[in-house]
Amino acid sequence: MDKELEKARDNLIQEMGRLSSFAGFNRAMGQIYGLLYLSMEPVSLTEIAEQLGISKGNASINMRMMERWGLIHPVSKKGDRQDYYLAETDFWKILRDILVERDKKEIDHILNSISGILDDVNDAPDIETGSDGQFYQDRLKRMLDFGNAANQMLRAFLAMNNLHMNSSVQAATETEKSRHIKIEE
Amino acid sequence: MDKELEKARDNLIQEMGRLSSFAGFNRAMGQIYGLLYLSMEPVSLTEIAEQLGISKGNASINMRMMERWGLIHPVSKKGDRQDYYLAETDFWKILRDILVERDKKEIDHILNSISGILDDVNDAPDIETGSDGQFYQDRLKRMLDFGNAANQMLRAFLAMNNLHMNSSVQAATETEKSRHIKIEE
DNA sequence: ACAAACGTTTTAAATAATCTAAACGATGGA
DNA sequence: TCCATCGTTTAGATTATTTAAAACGTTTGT
Repeated sequence: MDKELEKARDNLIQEMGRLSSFAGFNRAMGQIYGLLYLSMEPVSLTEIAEQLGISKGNASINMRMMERWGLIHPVSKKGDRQDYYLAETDFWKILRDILVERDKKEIDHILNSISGILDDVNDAPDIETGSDGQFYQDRLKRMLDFGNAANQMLRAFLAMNNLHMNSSVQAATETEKSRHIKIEE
Repeated sequence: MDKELEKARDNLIQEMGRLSSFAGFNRAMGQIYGLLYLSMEPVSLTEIAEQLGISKGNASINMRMMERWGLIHPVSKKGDRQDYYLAETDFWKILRDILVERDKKEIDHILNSISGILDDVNDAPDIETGSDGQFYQDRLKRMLDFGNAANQMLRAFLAMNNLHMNSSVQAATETEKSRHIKIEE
């Protein structure tokens, strides 16, 4: 491989590791993604571990995590027992999936909780103007309003994003449900 | 205090702690915020530590962190040496400040890095159609394009948000630069 | 059936994060 | 000046996280 390109790839690996770390994830995760992102061919777990200087166990755990986050896709080659991996390169899809799958549950939970707490306060017997109870009502309502507004913005973003999704991408999304993409060598 | 309200506050404290933890922060941070959010009067560090059952040292560290994140504001009462704290209740402001102060630097850094790597590849001597170099160019350009688009969306959000900011809020924002809000008791 | 080549899980050690309690320094009142 | 009362910092213990290496079970080829 070209010296310049190799250098470029190493740089990206480092930067992705940095970004991953900053975002609160494992540094190795970002590095693996960077490596796969600049690979034309699927890369095996063993190769990944070797190239990044991490153990196979470590690599394995991170691969499963990234797979769950939709950042990578396992690929099986016919006549080869090794698992190979490709990077998901549609960042909008990644973002969309994370927002939907990871954050939606927590958002719904917190909104429901706050709503429930507000209901409890509303049901309290002695709410008078200027009372503590009214203060609680006001504060909780403001929090809930913000949460609902932010949630709606997210949903609007997701809807917008779905429109941009063309059918071929949707087809690919369906295909992934079989977990392994089969390719001919 | 009312039994119902006390229960409501405890619930919010727990939920905020949960949310904080989910978002990758310290659980105590969210709990402190929940406590302050449902307090009409500023609360002292000692009180906070007592009510949440954490040490003053722990509380102190979290207060400083939250202060830096713009989640709370220190308040000094005349004739009282204790530091008191109020919650920032403008969530849009909190969100805006975090996006601007915390994430902007990292976003700029990663965009610059990728741009630099792409430049390096472009400068490489042997870029031909179908080559590895062209693959690298394509992949890096896509990543950069996504980053720039996402960045622009963030800036658009911030601009939109600034319009919604009325002058009184802006005035309050300026006031905060003196670090301590002075109130008469 | 055996051996080799896989990915995954477990284990044990290192590292980092978190928390408390105590020490500390600063401030204001007696 | 001395004492009491603050918030902060430090030190030490505890807990979580991360990691590599080894054990494990499975699969494939011989």
